[in-house]
Amino acid sequence: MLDRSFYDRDARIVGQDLIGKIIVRRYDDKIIKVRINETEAYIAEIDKASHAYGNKITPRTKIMFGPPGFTYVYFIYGMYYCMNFVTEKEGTCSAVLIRGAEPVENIELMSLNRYKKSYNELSKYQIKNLLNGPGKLCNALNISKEHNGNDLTGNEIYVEDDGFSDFIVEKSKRINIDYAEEARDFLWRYTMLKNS
DNA sequence: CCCATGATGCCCT
DNA sequence: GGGCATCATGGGT
Repeated sequence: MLDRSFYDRDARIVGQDLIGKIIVRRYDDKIIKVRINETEAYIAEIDKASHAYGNKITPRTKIMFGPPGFTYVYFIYGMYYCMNFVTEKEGTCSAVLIRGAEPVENIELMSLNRYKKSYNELSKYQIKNLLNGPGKLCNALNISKEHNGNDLTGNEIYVEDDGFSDFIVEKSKRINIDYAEEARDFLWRYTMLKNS
């Protein structure tokens, strides 16, 4: 398991380092593993796309001002949850949004969580769209509001390094933040490019 | 494949 | 009351 010091760094470094790592999700004696392939960094002090732009503390953003290595889970568009990992020391407001992953273990349970259907009943389109978005990922991993503030050094949600490194990390502009003026152009989105 | 649209509720002003 | 770090769907190409 990655320890708290992993998260106690600039969100842009953590965002890149999380690519290729494994999220482990445990509940009800079940286990799910996925490999992260897309992240985005958010740094409140300088980032108009951050929920806490200008270091503004509200009930919702409070968790991001706390110590590193905890989740920030928020509700969006009345329907979906998105999960971030809080980075940097207490008092600094930054986080990494987990935007996408690929299945590693217990794809059957992920399929049931997402579609209420067994994996062998899924269409190609549904398989492709299992984990490729922040809302989809939370749905497949059974993560919602109650997991806001979860300790990533606990046993419900944590990250492992299995040594996989056969890829490079591509940097690009973040998605769906057109309102964020100059922050639109920050290259704070990180995606896995496999060596194939 | 692409694009446009509606769903739906919480947050913050 | 406006807007949102999204997604599924449906129709056109």
